[in-house]
Amino acid sequence: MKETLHYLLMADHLSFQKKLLSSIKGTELTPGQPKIIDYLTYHDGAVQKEIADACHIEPATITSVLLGMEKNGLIIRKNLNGNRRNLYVYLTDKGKNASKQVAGYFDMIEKTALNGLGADEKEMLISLLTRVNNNINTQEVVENE
Amino acid sequence: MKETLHYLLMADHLSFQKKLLSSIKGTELTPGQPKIIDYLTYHDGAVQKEIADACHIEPATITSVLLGMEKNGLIIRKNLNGNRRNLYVYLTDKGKNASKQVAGYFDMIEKTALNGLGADEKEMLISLLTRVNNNINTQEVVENE
DNA sequence: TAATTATAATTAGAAATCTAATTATTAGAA
DNA sequence: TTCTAATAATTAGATTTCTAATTATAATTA
Repeated sequence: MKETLHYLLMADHLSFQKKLLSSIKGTELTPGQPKIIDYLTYHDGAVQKEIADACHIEPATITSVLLGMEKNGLIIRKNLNGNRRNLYVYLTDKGKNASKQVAGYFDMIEKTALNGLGADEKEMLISLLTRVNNNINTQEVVENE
Repeated sequence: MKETLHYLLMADHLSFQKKLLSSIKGTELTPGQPKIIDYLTYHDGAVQKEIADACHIEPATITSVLLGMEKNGLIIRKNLNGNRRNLYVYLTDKGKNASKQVAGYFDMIEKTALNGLGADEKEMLISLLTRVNNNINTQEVVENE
């Protein structure tokens, strides 16, 4: 069981997440915020729906986390071009500072995680995980024969 | 960013999890239960603390999920050998039925996820994920240089 | 143009999760 | 043996997350 893909994906992801959460202990960030900040770092001005998809959480969840981030001054949200349905999300200066911190934490843990892997092995791992991701997201799950 | 390890681990894990949750829709299982059932399938009679560690969740969380599972007749918990601190957890017959179902779902999604990968590639992926897991769990995260 | 359909965001309510503190019990040290 | 330290489980309270339903708006179709 320890050798199944799903067990390892869970173990790796949650262990990584746990390291990240202990990293942000000193900051005023809450557990749900780093991944959103990470996404906004590279996609400032994204619409809420887009952030939800990228972070693999539901729109309802984004609403509540962004509300907290807005209250805390990390982001601002605004309508654009007379479109009153989409809300575009931007990091404030405070949010950008947090973004730099968060990026540093992610990098450190990533390095730790990949320690001892050669460049070819890293590449292989990323490639295989990408293929798995495509498989899960594009294929129908079929009943066992 | 889409190519970072942590992003792929999150994407793979959460996409897998989402498939699993849609699989258990028809059952009366709640989202927190399958991974515990999966663990008990191979470790019936485990102590709560052990289950928590294996499932990468906190003891407090286990307490609340197991309470629900016990109420629903999926497990029983008992003290053994006069030790009144440890609680040993066992699947009931109902729990064992659920276990068979859950194992089937995990297998199906696992197959879907690994579609198109050769035996050597699967082996490589498992091996790399295991090394990453060891790295995260055994090494200290170091400040960036 | 008007009606229908689709989409984005939110709300409400529940489950899963966390941390910190507490309780009970066991193990180890003086 | 008694006191102290460590451990397992629980409780309390907060955050994150979900689904389902709702609201508001935009896009499409008749």
